[in-house]
Amino acid sequence: MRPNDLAEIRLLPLFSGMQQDCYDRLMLAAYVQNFPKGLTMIRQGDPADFLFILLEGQVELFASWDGHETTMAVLRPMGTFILAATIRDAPYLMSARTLERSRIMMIPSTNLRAIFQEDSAFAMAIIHELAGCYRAVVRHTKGLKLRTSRERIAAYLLRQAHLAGDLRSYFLPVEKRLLASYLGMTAENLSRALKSLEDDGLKVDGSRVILTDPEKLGLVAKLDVLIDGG
Amino acid sequence: MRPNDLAEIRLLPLFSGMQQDCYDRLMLAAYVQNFPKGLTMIRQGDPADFLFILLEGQVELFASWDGHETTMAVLRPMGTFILAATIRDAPYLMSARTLERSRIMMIPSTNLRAIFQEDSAFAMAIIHELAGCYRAVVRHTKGLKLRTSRERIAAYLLRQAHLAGDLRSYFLPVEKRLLASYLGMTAENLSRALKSLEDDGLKVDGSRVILTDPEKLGLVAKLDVLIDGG
DNA sequence: CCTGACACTTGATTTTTGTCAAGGGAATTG
DNA sequence: CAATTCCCTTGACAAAAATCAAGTGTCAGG
Repeated sequence: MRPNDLAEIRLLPLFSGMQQDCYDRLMLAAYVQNFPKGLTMIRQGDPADFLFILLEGQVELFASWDGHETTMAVLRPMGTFILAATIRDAPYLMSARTLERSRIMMIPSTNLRAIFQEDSAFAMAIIHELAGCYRAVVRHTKGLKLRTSRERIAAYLLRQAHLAGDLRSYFLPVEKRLLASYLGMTAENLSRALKSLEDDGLKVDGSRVILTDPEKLGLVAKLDVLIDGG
Repeated sequence: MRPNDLAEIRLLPLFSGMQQDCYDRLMLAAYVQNFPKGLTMIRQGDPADFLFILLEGQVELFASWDGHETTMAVLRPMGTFILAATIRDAPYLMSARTLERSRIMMIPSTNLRAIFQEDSAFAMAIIHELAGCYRAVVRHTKGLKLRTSRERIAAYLLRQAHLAGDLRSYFLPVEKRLLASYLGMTAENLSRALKSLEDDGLKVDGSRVILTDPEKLGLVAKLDVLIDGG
């Protein structure tokens, strides 16, 4: 573990309010590991032995059933994942793999569960974090059920533009096939829909996104804070 | 509030571990209300001023966007809803309406937030509950993204049969149009799919469901604990 | 530099799903 | 008891999306 890892992790909302000795004991049991690109480090159905914290790199959460796969989320540093399974001591509902070489901290679930019973500030932070995760999935599900493919794409691209600093041009943070899966469609469908959105103020060249007419695209997306976030 | 309400609520997982005085203070601020059938008591976007507990009746959680509506969940006693919004002091992501005459307890969010900071057993229970809610939405979303309409229907009906005590025949707990919305399809689509499932061991007559060949239906549904629950 | 793997696109086609319209039937209401 | 409302079903049609297949281009590795 690198010396300034501890300092950075300490600042995460999940840990920043903890008592020092609880934090120290939690970190004593933790360790950091490097994973190469494309490695599946969590398989759905496995017992949730660890809480994971992404320090560097990029991770995909995905789910499988009957030979099919779908992307549930893409994570970037710094953030935790699969907190809920850890807490309920239940099997993971999702698998996780690295999209690029990643540095990841692993905290044994037993230690986690023991320590949040002692440290009420930590417990509060977990409550807050879990409530946020819950709301994120609900928003995503609302989008899937209420919007068409084109609308989901338009909303996603406008949202990314906003996150990138309200730019009119930026690069896609993930591969298109992954984006398609995340948005609940096939890669072919995404490809065609992107083309059809050229009539609505969008231009995509490779992974470069250009909002030629953000307002017009907005009429397609109909952004909503209760789906797309604040 | 009825005298034995308090006793019953006390037994809910969320409250059973609480210190008595915290519980008392929480309940002092709470009140019970009767709602007629079909009344929307929560609108998405409104501030989350209350935690709701369904004592009697039936409640639908639904979401709207651009003139469309979709059913997110159907609740039965005894259970809480919209805990996450309450905790984050954020707007409701979903609306709620009664499907039948219902008796509902309302606990002011401010009291809730104050008291779970004092009572660590209550905090633990909230963590557990939230983690469970999170996993429930994830499972539902997995079903929506990975299964076809027919598969979702088959899985739902087998699951209900199991919940009803592994019966080969039972009555649908909700109207078909609601079920269709919950499963992410139109009522027409559900109607046709049910008919097509007659070749796969299912018979539906009005709201009566008959599993003529559960094993065959199981081949369509391909039940999975990581989607359908245990 | 060649090669293979892989991401992406495109076309053709099928399947699935949604939409619109109409009608039956059960339950509720006046 | 009649009238109405609402749920459900069905048919015809349109739209959306998935599938299959082929071809292009990029990139990493030999």
